[in-house]
Formats: sequence, structure tokens, C-alpha cells
Amino acid sequence: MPETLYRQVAAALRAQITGGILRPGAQLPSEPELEKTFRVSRNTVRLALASLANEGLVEARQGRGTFVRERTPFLVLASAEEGAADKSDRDAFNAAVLTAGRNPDQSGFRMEVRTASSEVAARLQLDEGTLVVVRSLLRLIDGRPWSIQESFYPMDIAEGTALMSPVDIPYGTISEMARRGHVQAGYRDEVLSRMPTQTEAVQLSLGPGVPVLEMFRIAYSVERPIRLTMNVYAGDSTQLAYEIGDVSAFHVDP
Amino acid sequence: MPETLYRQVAAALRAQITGGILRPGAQLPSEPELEKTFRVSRNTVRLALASLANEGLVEARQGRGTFVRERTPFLVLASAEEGAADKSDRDAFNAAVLTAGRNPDQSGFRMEVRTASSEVAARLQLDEGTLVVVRSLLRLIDGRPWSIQESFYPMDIAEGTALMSPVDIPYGTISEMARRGHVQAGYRDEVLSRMPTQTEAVQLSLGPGVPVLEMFRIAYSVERPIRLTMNVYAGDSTQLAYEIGDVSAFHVDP
DNA sequence: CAGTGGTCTAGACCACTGC
DNA sequence: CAGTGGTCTAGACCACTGA
Repeated sequence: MPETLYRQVAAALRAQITGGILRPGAQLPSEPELEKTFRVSRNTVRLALASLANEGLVEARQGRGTFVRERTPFLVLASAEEGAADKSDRDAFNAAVLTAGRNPDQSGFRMEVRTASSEVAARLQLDEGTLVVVRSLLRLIDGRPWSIQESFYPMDIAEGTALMSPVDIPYGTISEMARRGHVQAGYRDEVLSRMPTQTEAVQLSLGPGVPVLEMFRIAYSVERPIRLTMNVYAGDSTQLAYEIGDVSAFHVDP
Repeated sequence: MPETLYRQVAAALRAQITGGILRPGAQLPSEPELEKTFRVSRNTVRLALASLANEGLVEARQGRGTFVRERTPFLVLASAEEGAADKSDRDAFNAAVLTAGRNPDQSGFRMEVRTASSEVAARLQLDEGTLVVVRSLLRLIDGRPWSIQESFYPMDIAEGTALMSPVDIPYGTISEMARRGHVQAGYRDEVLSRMPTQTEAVQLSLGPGVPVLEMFRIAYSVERPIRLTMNVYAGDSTQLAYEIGDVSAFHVDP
């Protein structure tokens, strides 16, 4: 790794951040100040700041300054048995966020009918191009966008049910499917980390250097996939937890 | 979102990539060529390329050119009951990678004794500063680094066992703990997405725009935490899967 | 060796913030 | 209004790759 100028500047600032001299929320020296301090041109200063921004360490705010990023992750227990509880997704989300002492909200609910892309078709074990019902929304915590959720239902399951309604279902879509004979027996989650698309970055208002955590949840009855949910979470404020087997020893609080 | 020059250049290239005109592995036009095509200065071209790189779309190679990034994710079933099988972690990893038709390897095995950081102490329900045994290694797939793994054991559990040996344990650390009376009953995984530290980026040879997927796995006996494993996976080549409840309908292959 | 990306400078003007 | 970061240019030299 060459000791180039902008790397030295970046390293010096990084050390101050990880060393605790510059705490989360603190403002960095302005670009002209850094020029003088390190005796480099403005572009070099900006190269250094850009690399810190892309590491997720700092965040520049137009006309105000550059600041050390703050993180307030929200932890979701993703392995809770949803089928059992007679609650809607929304209720479960609201309860979890409120328990953490924070403020849940949601917006932008939409219902559409689309043809299944190859990704969706494969996971729902349908043919590509088959009709699917898509129900999507944006979740917020403390007024800031937190996750994009899109749920896909095979048309033959959704047809003639409340799933086709363009509004939220108060008692939950899982209950609605269950009363039509599609009882959820289990689910499979696939979790991955990537950088957001442009669209996602705007919807979740993510700055550069913030990845997303993407989760595909495929719900199964004993016979077939009955739902696919795609969640895209803001990476700087999300943590998913899974509990497998007996973890009663976790829940002791000393 | 302002229609600045470098954004226009980035958008044009992004469209060619997502539209399939520039396929994974393909080389982009060189910087001088892009200057002429878009009639902008070189710095503007580089701003555009940098933003694509930080989205994880392209990758610049010194002296060779800029290329569309290729992804070959490897999927891990993280909810498999490890306690039951009489296999070591290594065997499980090797088997999984080989099944996928790829080539597993590992290197850099190390055993150390450290004092527990606050993060480690909290998860193992120990006091900060308590002694812990750390066993760490680097896993590779097809010769490329894939994950960093560090396992932490409370000293009172590790003392006088094979866990203190500075080499890999062929029959697995879980079996070793079990025969000492610490039987794994379950575990809790915490999964998150973030940008790599400098060290991690080097160890996993991650370019800019590649996040990591971090997983904390806390293994419990019926009484207490017995192990903490921290995994840091290269985000562009990892997918974790969890199966909860009955997902037998997933395993049908039509 | 020519062509590629990597680093760096000096200077210009703009857009946004908050006093 | 002064101070901040955002965009853009023109030109220079360096380091690496592969023929």
C-alpha cells in the first residue's frame, strides 16, 4: 500500500476517529483548514475525505461541514415464528420498535399486479412471466426511512382474497392466507450485503459508503412456496438476529 | 438530484451495464476515450468512474483498464444444526464448498490469549478484561480470500483442553467442548452489513464499493454462552441462508 | 514502448447553510 | 454575507501492464 499524500491525510483523520478524539457527530476541520494543516491541494483533501466517506466513517453536509457518522442500529429478531402469532407484520414491527424505545412508522403502501421476473419466479417455483401480486411499503424508525419491503404472492393464491385489496390488511396477510387453506409451515431467509442501487439510495436516503442488508424470505406451506418477501434495510441501522435451538441461556439478564 | 456532468456520465455508463450492453467482465472505454465521447475533463470522467466503483458496479485495474465487476456468490446454510453432526467446522465448510463445485482452502490459523473487549465480554456474559482464548483463520474459495473467522472461548472452558493447542482440531472444537461437559444446545446469530476496515479490505482483498457481511454467532449450552464466533465475509461473494420451521417444500427440485 | 489508470496541483465558479 | 462543501477544468508526472 503506497504512502500517497491523500492516504496519509485519510489515515491521520481515521486515527482521530477510531481513537476517539473525533467522536460520532463531531465536525471535522474544513477543507481549507486541512489544506493548510497538511500542506496539500484541495483536491487531495477531497480525495482523502471521499475515501473516508466511502468507508462509512464520515458524512459531508453541503454548506455545513463534514461530520463523523453516528450509528443507531436497530436489532430485529428474524427467527420469531410469525405463523403462530395472530398478528400482522405491521403490529409485529411496531411492537418491536416501540419495545426498543423508538418510533415506528410506515408509508407508501402499494398493491400491484406484475409478471414474475426470473428471480421471483425461481424462488416461488413459478414460470417466468406468471402473474404475481406485489404489496410493497416503506418502513421508518424515528422518522427516518429504514427498510423497503416488497411481498410477492402467486396469483392463484391471492385471487379473490383480501391480498388484492390496495390497503393494508389489519389482521395480517399470513392469517388471510391461512384462512384460505395456505398455512405457513416454515420459511427460508437468504441474507446478503451489497451497495444500494440509485433508487434505493434515494428511498432510504443513504449517503455514499452505506451498504444495504438484503433479505429474501420465502414462506412455505407444507406443499409449496406461498410468499416471497424482499427486504432492503439501511445497512447503518440494521442488525438481524436468528436463534437456532435452545438459547434460553441468552435470555438471562444478570 | 442535480443533473451534473459527472452524474450524466455515470448514468450513461450505469445504463449500459444494467441494460446488458456492458456485460460482467467487459472493459469500459478508457478515460481519454470517455473524455472525448462526453466532452468533459479527465477529472469529471474519474468522478463518474469513482461513483460507479463505490456502487460496486465497476473495478479499475492499474495499467489495464476499468471493468464491469463479476459476482459469484457462495451460499451458506447457516441454520444447519452443527452440534448434532460429529464434524469439525473445517469439514463442514469443505463439504459445502465442494458440493457447490468450488475449491475450499484455509490459511493463517492462529491461537492467542487476549483480554475480552467490551463487545466480546457482553456477548459471552463475562466481565470486561477477562481472559479469553482466540482461535482465528482465513477461509478461501477458489484461491480467493472469502472470510475472516475469530472464535472466542472463556478461559475457564478452554483451560486444559485441546482448545489451547495452536493447531486445528481435526474432530472439531464443538466435540472437544462437549466431551468436557459443555454441550451446545443452540446458538444465536447476529447479522449486519457494513463497509470493511482498512485491515479487512486488505485481508479479503476487497476493492472500493464492496461491503462485508458480518455475523456474530454465540453458542450456548443450557447454562451459559460457551463460544463467540465473529465471521467477516466478503460481501460480493456471500449469501447466508436460514431455515426456520418446516421448509420441506423448498427441497423439491422440479 | 505505448496505453492504461493513479496521484497531485492551481484555480475557477456554484449551491447551500446559518448568522 | 462569509464560510462551507460540490462541481469542473487544464495540465503535469508517476506506476503499472502487456505487446
